[in-house]
Amino acid sequence: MEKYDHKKIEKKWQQRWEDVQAFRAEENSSKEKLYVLGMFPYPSGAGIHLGHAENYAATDIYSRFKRADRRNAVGYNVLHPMGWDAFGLPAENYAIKTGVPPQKTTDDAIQTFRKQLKELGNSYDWSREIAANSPEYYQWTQWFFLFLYKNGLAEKRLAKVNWCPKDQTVLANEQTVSESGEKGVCVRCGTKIIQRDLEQWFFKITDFSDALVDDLDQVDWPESTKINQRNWIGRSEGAEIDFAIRRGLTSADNAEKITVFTTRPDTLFGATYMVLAPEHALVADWIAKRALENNDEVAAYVASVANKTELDRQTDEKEKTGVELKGIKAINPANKKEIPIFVADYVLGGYGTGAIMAVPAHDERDFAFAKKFNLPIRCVIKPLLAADTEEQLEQKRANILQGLECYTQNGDLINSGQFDGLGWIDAKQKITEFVGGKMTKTYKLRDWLVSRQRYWGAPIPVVYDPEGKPHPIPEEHLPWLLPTDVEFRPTGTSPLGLSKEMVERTERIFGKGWRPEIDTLDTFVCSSWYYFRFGDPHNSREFASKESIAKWQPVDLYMGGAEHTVLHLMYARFFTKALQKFSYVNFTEPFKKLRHQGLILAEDGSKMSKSKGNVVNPEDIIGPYGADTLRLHVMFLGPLEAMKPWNTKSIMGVRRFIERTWALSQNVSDTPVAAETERIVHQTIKKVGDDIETLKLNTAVSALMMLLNHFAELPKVPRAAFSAFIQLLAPFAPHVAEELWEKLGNKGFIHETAWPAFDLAKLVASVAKVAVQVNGKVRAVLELSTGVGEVEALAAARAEPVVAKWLVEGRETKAMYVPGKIISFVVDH
RNA sequence: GCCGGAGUGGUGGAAUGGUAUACACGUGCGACUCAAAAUCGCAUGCCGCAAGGCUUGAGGGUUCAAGUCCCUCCUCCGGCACCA
Repeated sequence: MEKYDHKKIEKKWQQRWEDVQAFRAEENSSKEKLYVLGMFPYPSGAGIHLGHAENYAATDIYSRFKRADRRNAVGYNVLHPMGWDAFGLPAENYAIKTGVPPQKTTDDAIQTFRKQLKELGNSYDWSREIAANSPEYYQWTQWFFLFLYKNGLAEKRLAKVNWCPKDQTVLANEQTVSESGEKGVCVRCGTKIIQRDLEQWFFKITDFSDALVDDLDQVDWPESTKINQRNWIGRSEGAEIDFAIRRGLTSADNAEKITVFTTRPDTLFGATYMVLAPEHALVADWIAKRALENNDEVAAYVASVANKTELDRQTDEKEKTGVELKGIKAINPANKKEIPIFVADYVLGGYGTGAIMAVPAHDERDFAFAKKFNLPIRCVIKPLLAADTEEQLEQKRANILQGLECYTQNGDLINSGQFDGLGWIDAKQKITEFVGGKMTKTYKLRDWLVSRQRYWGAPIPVVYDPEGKPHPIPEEHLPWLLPTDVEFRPTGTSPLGLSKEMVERTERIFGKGWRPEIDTLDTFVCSSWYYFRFGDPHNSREFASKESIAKWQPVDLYMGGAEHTVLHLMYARFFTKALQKFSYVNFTEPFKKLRHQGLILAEDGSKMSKSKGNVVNPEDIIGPYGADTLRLHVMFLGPLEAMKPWNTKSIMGVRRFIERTWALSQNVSDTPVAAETERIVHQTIKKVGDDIETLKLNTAVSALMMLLNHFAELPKVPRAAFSAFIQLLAPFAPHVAEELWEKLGNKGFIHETAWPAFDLAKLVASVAKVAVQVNGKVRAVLELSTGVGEVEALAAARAEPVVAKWLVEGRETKAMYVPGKIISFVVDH
């Protein structure tokens, strides 16, 4: 028999699979549907990296296993597609640098990706390939925009953007950090960036805040990912409370009030001042009416904050800044005391009501502000403390009561009038009622800004009439094509603004003086609905037919990296919920089961990066070792979800495993299967199946290795046992498995065979090794027949000299036998 | 600061509360070879000649039995971070 030649074998089977389109999902099938999806990649010029190989090998192993799995009696009709998240910045930046159009760069990259993924032997249904940059696809991305617009879920409003005054361009947040790590500057020219207000399109994801939190309970996702989603939405429950305003000595305007949001209404009696966000509408209003004693000072402060980017505001000095609004006071509704009002940038305009009641005794930020501005600090919660000594405890308590320390825990109320002594849970509600406030919820989640002043994206399907009023483009004009007569270099306007063709097209269709929207859609919009398209990729009338949705959705297993997925998953869930609300789909979560593959690090444990020159590419491995070896090795490195270092040396381990399999196939004969071999085969069938189901792919590989090690000890390898082994190996190393399957004389593809069944009765050996413990220490290992009862087992153990040595007559206090596992004696000395 | 996750041989890692260190890498010795590579065989947690003792980040607890469950602490990694 010839040597194992991975190049020849892999090429041969990849060609055969291609010839018969082996992995097409069945259109009419009595099998149970199963939709397995890896997050579609951005096709970068560098080709696939190990993270892709890991992600897609895992979904491929799972898909191949499920196609063979018959435990549900009817089998599985598996949909396992691949496509390209092909719009985005890198291709555009490359165009700016070199002048090569993004279309060209992207098409080339897609060619490379497709070729490389085929070389991995992944079993995709290539007839369903999609690319987000193709008009056939983005026409439906644009349709989604119109769908949301029609239903009041998309709207245009002013928003702040990062602006580079030198390059005259808008910058994404991640483009505001220089290569040396300096923040708040343009990544290209290093110029300090400023904030500019532009009219931008938003999707109203916040309409679904509650569902986005609550429905997480329905899905099988990693708990940490669910927590990240919940944190991002940031739902918190609290109270809205009105504070009356008093201006100067006149009472004419006392009707004015400010509503604050607080999660701690129980501390209302401790609210000694109030703070408004610089963006708060009343601040601008008062300045405009010159209602304050220090209008100019306040206006200057507000202006200084407005120039700051969000980044500045977060990372600047954590030193508190602010200005008192002189001539105006608020009334604490609990104790009717007059308190000062400040404007300060530590209060955010977009959260809660943009106004807070400051309780310096029980909030660290308010405490810091109060210290700086010398404001009263009034303790209203009795501190519950722990400290090493009684002295320290007393000192701490005294500090808190005197306002020298901040106490942020809960406790019973003090200094709160008739509420003194009340527990904090009761107090929240009672005080809120007392002042006529209402319990409410607020969220950190903001509406999704989808406008990008960029070229390489789906054009926003909107035109403006001569008065400048936006109109959605009627569906019959979709796809609203991305023009090609543009300039890639930044010119101070969105690139589409330079297209003559687009203006002509707009005027031709809509009339003289009409203008196109020149921004494009955030690429996250493309990826928010692509999983629907795979069910019906060539539909020219709908984004996906009702039948295809009923047939394939939702995704049964979704796999992708844990980084950068907070947003993608959130947006995809939002799209699905919007579709459900308007009866396009009848489910609420797009991905039933989600798993992440862990990052593969360089050998020294650092991150792989081009600049460090420590990147290992899948290509480098497939060449010398083959795709089968790469697939096995990536899975064998460690738990799928764990971050793990790459190891080029140990790759020889799995390569040897394949070579030994190859060699042992020559030793196969029609000898009967010995009981021990049969048992090990059945155990391995169960173990590998269970492990693939739960995606513990590393231990599945080691189970296969153990079975092979057993075969190597036999004089002849029984054909039936070896065949089963090859079938178990097939999802992991599909090429060599097909080749050996054929060499064993079988007709047809191994991937079309049914997964071997195991017999529960054959899993257990008739003789079990049982450890004998005396006082918790193993003193001997006995071979006991599995039918043996406790009395016999204990007698056998006592008869063993090494055990007897440790037993003391009359001192035994306990003796037990856990069948097939352990005998335990306790001896009292 | 807050929220997650993880600490097991020289290395990657394995272990439904039941023989810790499976599987693999590496290393050592041996076989084959003129020689080397490849391959095959044996050994390989630590201390000890042995009997035996010790060992899953540290310390305590529950249990006949703890890497696994509970408490306290340390370290590392990831995410969020002025969110009232």
